[in-house]
Amino acid sequence: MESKAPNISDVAKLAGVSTATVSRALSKPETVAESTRIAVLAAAEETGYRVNLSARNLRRQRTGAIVILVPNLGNPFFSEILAGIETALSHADFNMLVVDTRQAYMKPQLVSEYLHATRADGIIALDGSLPDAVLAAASSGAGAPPVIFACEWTPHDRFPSVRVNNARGGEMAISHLAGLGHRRIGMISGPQDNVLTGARTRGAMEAFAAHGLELDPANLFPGDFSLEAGARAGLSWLDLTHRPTAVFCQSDQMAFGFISELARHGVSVPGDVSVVGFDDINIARRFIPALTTLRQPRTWLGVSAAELLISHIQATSSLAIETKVLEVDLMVRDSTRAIDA
Amino acid sequence: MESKAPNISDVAKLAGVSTATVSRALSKPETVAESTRIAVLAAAEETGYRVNLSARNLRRQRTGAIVILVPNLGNPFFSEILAGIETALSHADFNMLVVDTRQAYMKPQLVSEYLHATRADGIIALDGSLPDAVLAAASSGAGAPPVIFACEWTPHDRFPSVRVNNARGGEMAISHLAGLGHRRIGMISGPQDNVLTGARTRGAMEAFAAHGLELDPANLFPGDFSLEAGARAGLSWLDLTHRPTAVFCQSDQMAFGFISELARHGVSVPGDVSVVGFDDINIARRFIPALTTLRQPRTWLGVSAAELLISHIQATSSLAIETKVLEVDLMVRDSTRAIDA
DNA sequence: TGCTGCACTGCAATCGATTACATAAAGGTT
DNA sequence: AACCTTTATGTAATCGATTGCAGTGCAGCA
Repeated sequence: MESKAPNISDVAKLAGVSTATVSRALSKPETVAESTRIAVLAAAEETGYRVNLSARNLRRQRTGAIVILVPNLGNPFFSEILAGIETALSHADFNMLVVDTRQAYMKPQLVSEYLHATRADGIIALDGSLPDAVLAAASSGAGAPPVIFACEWTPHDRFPSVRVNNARGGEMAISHLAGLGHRRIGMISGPQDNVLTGARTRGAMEAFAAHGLELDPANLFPGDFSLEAGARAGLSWLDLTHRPTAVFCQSDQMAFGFISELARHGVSVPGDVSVVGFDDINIARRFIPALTTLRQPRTWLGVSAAELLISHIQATSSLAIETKVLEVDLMVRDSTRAIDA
Repeated sequence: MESKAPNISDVAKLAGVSTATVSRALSKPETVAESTRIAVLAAAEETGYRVNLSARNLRRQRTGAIVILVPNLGNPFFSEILAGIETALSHADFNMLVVDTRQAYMKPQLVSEYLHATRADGIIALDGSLPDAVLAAASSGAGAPPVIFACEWTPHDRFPSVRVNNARGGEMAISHLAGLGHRRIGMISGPQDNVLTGARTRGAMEAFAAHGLELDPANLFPGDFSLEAGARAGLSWLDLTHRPTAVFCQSDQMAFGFISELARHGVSVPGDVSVVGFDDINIARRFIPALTTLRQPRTWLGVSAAELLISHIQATSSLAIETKVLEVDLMVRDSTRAIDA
């Protein structure tokens, strides 16, 4: 009963051919005679043969796997991106190996372990703040698999990446609010040194300037993209004497936290303050009020990153460091309102 | 520059020992003399040697990877479970290979491909509705890696599983509402043949009976756990002449869809109708109103499933089919209210 | 001196599939 | 009939690490 798994020579024996022929019949069917092909397939079927991937990968000098470095797997923002990546990878016959870098920070050499070619044929990093040592290892040519950044990226653009136009998003958020007549506009930012925070803030600042407005430092609330940060910002907002009439939250989660905290204190959105988010996560259009926000094409980000990576893997010579920028869409819903209304 | 990756014999040569010694120095350091160990480690360091996993796995007859079958990666409900799984797996030096079964349904033989030992040392299925053919393959002893179900499970409990006490959850939801004085209680169910739907409904029914109540078929709204299903149920609710004063939604997403749709029509929760959800996803406590719901310990579900799987993998003989049931917690928040209030 | 035992280390087989190269058979050409 | 192609298949090397078995050398002991 517990006979061991059949291998290629079991099939060869049963079909009365050599292992070479079996291998060819299965992976390049057009190179063997029709009659042998049929015999081999029948034998494979009968024995229940499955190719051993370790052996194949060893011989072919590849792994068939792509590692995805995710800063925090528990964050639902990433799930749709992962879904996009998975779609594209599975079409190209790659497996998706997911690693939470927050975990791995415990043992940082573990992350750099993944950057070596024996584990993966390529890497997609969703985490822009990987330690320098790790990145250095990744760019040190010899035997290191290609790395693509998605959503986030590294300073100096040392790697190819796929991202949305974050600056433009920041700009659109502020312009939308300014267009509704808001003059005192606040902002909840992302984590301090994060590249997304930088880009969104830069865009927002340009829009402030373009509309002849200024961002009062008192109205800039530090955040980290989380629900809790949004709630904290809500409390800060309540404490202000000159409260902004509108707030741009650099993530939807923070917008929810912010609105929810205000609601607990009897402040209504958009009645008392307008709110714009960023991301357009699934629930945004069902939140109460439905959230005005900047939509990131998350599935598409994932698909693009995976396709870009695959093209790098299949390229014979090393490709240029390309940056692919997708546009964001302003989804106007119910959380923003003209100041006079 | 583009020299190929160093292998074990490069290290052996540099250290002046055999490949066997290098292998031992790296994986069983206590079996080699201290001086050799130091020499080998130095040589490994100098060459930048990394063990080739395909080769190691081929020789050791394992893959070092666990496949996770997820019904819909895009659904954020799973992200926290995945995070839990990842934690436990990485501690045990396993990689997590994530597969979306919705994708793979396009080519169902592809799913069964994963159930063979050459790809993974074990499998965690979050999808209870895998095709029978696939499951048959998985249970057919020879060479098939162990399978654990998490959250969902299969009819007849053919596999070990980790889940929450769904029936008890359904019971608690209805009892909570009945305890608040509600007599006409509705329910939005999950997908028709889903095991979770079955268990939650059964528990709910028992609670109905225990409180001397009945579930009017008109108040049973079919759903599928999604936001949209909840919204559709909202529209159905609005159409009723005898509207239930409380509704138990078998997922938080449906609760959000339901509440949101009602809000658009000027109906307030909990003012006009009380709502209980199921899952306690992150945003539940920040929704407006904060959602009363049954908390599933999602991280813990993931961790437990991974640990159970690992114990099966490491077991020399096959273990019993164990079912681990975790308890749910009723989180009372603002979406439910006593009928008289 | 000779023997036993222990601690290390090396040799070489092994895991299973792929593929360069060799060979064989069949068909085509002049 | 001699020779060249083409097509199909087999032989055997190869990918890189692991590990059973067989030394080798040295210490301890009689």
